[in-house]
Amino acid sequence: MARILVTDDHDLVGETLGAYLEAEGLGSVLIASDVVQALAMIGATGAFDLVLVDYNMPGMDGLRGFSQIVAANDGRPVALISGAAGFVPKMLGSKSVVAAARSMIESEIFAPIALVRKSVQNEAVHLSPREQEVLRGICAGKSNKEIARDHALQEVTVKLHVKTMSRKLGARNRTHAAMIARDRRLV
Amino acid sequence: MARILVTDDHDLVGETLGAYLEAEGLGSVLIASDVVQALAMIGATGAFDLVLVDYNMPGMDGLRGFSQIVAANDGRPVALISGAAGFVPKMLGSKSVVAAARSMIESEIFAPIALVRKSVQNEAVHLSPREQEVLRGICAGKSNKEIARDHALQEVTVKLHVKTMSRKLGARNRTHAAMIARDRRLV
DNA sequence: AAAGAACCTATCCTTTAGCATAGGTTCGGC
DNA sequence: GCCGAACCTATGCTAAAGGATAGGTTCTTT
Repeated sequence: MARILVTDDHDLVGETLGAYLEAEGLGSVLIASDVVQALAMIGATGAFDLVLVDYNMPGMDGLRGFSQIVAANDGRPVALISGAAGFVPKMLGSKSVVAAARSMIESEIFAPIALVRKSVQNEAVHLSPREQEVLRGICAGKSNKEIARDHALQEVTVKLHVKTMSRKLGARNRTHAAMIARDRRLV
Repeated sequence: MARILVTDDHDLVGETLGAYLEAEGLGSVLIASDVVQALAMIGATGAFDLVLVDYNMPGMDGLRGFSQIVAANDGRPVALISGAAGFVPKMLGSKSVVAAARSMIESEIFAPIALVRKSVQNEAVHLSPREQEVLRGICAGKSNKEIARDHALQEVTVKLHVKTMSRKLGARNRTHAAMIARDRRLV
């Protein structure tokens, strides 16, 4: 039974990912919420078979915190979990996280570098083609009028798509929608 | 003299990064613009001492293209270059890229996982504390009125900061500014 | 045939954003 | 003391965004 340490300051993400990995039978998962805590846990219980580290976490200080964890884990694999809000890119499904984790645990000579994206939460949210077009325009900083012109639509139509799309994303306005789209890599 | 392969579909980024690494005396740099070309170059000239791969590149297909390159490079280090638009986070300056590349080339047992961010272009753009506060509010999808309330300001004042800050970033409106900020990791 | 999804447009309205101009303060460096 | 940077506010305006309501088409699935 492999011992896995997940470090993430966002409780929901860490717990969901941890539960997911356990459900897949990879091993027992512990969760740390910052670099200091992670180092303490490694020191207390010895090296883990795999440590997943959130890049955007308190104490990381660029790659410094990561390096400390690598050093502390005594040669066993340490992987970065990158990706701000943690949503699934279409092609990189949840299974690849498990596959990557498994391969890193099993192989003594694990991949030299691996990027694992957070693959937690929703992933639902179906946007129609038009909504995606409009969303791309918004992300480019365009006005509704410009988006309408670009796609041969009326401005009111664009407004409609903006509204419905923002609703689907749970965004309170176009700027918020753009940020959510960027986080979830919907664009 | 180490042989380095940089793969990036964005010519400017690849060439700038390549020139930078050469200037730092790390070795001779070749540039590929997609996965197929990278594999061809590895096949033609043998494994490189270091391969830097852009995650957002044609042919990557998630981690598949990356894995192919790892396999082709015969055990020598392959690093992912991540980060969409490629700007320097404050603490993670250009030198860390060089340091990371150097350590990966020199050490036989290189770091199991490394994340190198594109560290090309501008990095200038000084935002005052207030402008940064406002920018954070915008990125959270807040209205000027809300931002004003949060910081005990008048709405007009917030508007002023939005305008000047957007000018500095070269953004055409708040949404654009938010996206630029996210890309450059200014928030 | 009916239902649903995705699409487009119109009218009317309120709120928000954005821009310009014009003033003011405070603080630190030269 | 002067200057510049960063800060704050006021007035006044136009443009844009956002929302509600009400209609319509096309196409596919059941």
